[in-house]
Amino acid sequence: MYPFKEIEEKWQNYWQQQKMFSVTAQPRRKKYYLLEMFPYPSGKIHMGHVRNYTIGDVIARFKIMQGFCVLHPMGFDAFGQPAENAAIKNKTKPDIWTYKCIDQMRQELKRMGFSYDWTREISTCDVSYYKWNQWIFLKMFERGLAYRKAAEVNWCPSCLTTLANEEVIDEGCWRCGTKVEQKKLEQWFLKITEYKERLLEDLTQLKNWPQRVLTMQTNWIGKSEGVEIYFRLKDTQKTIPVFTTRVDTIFGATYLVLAPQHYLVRELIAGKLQEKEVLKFIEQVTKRTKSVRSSGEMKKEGVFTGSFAINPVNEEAIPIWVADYVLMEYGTGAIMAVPCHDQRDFLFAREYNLPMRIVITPPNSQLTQSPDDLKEAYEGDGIQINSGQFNGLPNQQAKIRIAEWMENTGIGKIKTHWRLRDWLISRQRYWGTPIPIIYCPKCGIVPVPYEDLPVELPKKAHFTGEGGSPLGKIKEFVNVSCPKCKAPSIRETDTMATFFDSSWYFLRFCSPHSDSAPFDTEEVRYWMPIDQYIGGIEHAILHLLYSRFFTKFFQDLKMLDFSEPFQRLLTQGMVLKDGAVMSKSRGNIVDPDSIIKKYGADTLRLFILFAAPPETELEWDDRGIEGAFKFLNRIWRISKNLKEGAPPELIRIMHKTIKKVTEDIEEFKFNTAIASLMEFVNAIYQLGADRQVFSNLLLMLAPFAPHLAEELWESLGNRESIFKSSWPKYNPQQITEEKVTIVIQVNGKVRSKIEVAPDISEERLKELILADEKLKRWIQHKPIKNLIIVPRKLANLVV
RNA sequence: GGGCAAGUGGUGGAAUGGCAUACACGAUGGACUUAAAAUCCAUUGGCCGUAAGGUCGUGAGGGUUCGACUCCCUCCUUGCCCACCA
Repeated sequence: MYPFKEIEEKWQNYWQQQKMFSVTAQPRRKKYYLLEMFPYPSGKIHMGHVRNYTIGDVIARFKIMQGFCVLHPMGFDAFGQPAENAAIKNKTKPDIWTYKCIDQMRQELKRMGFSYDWTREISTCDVSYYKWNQWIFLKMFERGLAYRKAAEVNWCPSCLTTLANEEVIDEGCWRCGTKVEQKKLEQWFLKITEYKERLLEDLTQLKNWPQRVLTMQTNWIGKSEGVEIYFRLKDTQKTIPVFTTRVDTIFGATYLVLAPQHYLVRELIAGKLQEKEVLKFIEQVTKRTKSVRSSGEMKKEGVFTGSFAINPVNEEAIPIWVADYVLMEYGTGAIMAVPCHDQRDFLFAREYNLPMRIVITPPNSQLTQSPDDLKEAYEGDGIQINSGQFNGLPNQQAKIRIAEWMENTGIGKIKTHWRLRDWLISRQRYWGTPIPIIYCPKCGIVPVPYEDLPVELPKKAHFTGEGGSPLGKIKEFVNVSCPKCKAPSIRETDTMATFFDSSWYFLRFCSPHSDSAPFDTEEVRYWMPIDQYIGGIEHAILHLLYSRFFTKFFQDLKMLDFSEPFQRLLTQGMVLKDGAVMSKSRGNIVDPDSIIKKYGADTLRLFILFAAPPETELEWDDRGIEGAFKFLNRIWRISKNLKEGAPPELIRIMHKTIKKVTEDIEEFKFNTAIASLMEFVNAIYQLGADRQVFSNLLLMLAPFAPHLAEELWESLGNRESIFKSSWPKYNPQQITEEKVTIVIQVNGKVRSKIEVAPDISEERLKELILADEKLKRWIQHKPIKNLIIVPRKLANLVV
């Protein structure tokens, strides 16, 4: 067993003392900015971190050996709820708890031997960092991109505090179990919707992002083109606007549905028979928390308002309902229901016995004319029926014609709707960046002047979990004089969502100590954009979208001259155990630290790369790790047993391996790169290696198992770190084959193989095939219909 | 409900139109050892066969092709993300 513990400590200290991975911009050299999503400092790293950061480390070390000037930084996304909750539980302070966790986590990362430039470490909870959050907020405020608006929060009436969605358990408060209510609060929003077109269009630039992330972002932004139709309220001049993407189904609209919060509802029911019932229904619905309302098997519920609307295309009076499946936040908060051609409307109509009408039939099979026979809504394309002057048209054509007709007659208007909402950043919490705003009774909302930044988090807060944000209870913090008129004023006590912090940290890494700006323009010009970003798929939407938004904002401020921060994106798969994601509640966690103690970091790194390709899920197997450990031990033993001169056969294998490993790493196929290293080691074992062959093995091993590679490199007499050497190159002449094996098939089945010169003529090959003894029994007496030859590979005889 | 992945030996996986199961784990047998561990060697998809060999086989069914794990269609299963988006 090789002494991994001593070796790993030795080289980790060496790298640190030599500042091996500290870099400065060197404009004449090619740069490579590699970034992995920084962790929340929970104190312990988990296998997901190990996988993410090992993948990054292999690429970083590989690029270093290829001669790139590599920026590979690490930091901590350190604000957030867990610190505050820990403070409540353990009677400590969020900052003390967080910094302790950071120290622990940094140690664990160092024990993995990652090649970070630790001189660039940042923590988002440092004043020197969050000061710039405030600066950015003020810039956004100046441009009208930060604004205040009322929004609902989860509210615990017992603790008198707001709760995050994940703190609401079964509709109750996680601390006291009291039923959670919805409460409206004035909060801060960022106008990300102003960037919606650019956020959508620029996705086409991201050629090296996984397709599924691009799709998810596209869906999230959710551009949909349709028509806003104006339904007149019966017996009045009032209109109800309704948005639809299926204007072709307008003749099948048999009722309208309003969201419970719709502004017209109360007016509609005033003095009607249904008033009481509707009000009761609305009360019921609004009490429900958002998480319940959107939780899946929700039954669609609704009530009739007693009012009717006029369908503008056929003057039909149709009933108006209120139902919980229509959302105030999307479209106009009202829909036209077409039960025959929308499954949700179909279910609702069946439930409440509402009328239905088929207006589109599938082109070939005649859809039954009676809606009673329908088992589900028909949402596909077809021919218009029951649609007045549009009968007989294919529905896609009708869509355009009806829309134009509506525009001309003023019945409706062609409109584009977006799913993307503005971004709510206010949190009624302590452990976050204070929003730099002051409320003056005379001047109103007043931004904190730039020269007064930072607004520091006061140290003396108390953490009880009750009575709202701890900041609000600190008089010295809250009571200030207005920066404009000096009148006694109140400070904003909300802090920013932590996604704000992580939306620009990658820029900060370029000049982490800059105290005159969030980042230094010259440094950013050299390092950005990020060449490779690596992280979990769970951040496919929000974090990446917000970072893209910030980048575009900085571009508008002329602080950046590009619009997309991440050129390439790699989303690594989850680490599973027994077929399920590792989690505390499942009790299937494998602690990386215990593996390091038993086998060392090199083994852990090697196994996690070998067990699966980076993008797929990885099933953890305690036995598999033994294999990686054995492999490293094998190399250790070989190093003690080198020979003079290596057989030419081994030299050829070496060149082939260099080619394969280089190509595989470039395509992030680490598992097969390691497999070919194993094959190479097996060949060395059999044939016996000399120093030159073994040196090349070490060079290729170095990104994967850097400690062992360094140690053995030194034992060969090298004075400098292996990472000062360049990546080995293969000699193309050494990998050309003298002979190639041609597989011969008869009717697609392998029947024989022959060895021939690579440049053999087709005619000569044909002669050889027809002369082949083994083939005789398969082609006897049968006429040869065809012979397909794939050069250097295969021949297929069709008989 | 929508979107996106994935489905291959006992297990993790390899092969992206051309020899299915590379590499590794596990298992079995053997060598070394007083013994064990470690190490080394051999075997290891199913079925038929003493063997040579044959035959079936990549979730299921169909299609394209000289040839399909790979491409197309339908379905099933699992995972992930999002979710009443009109």
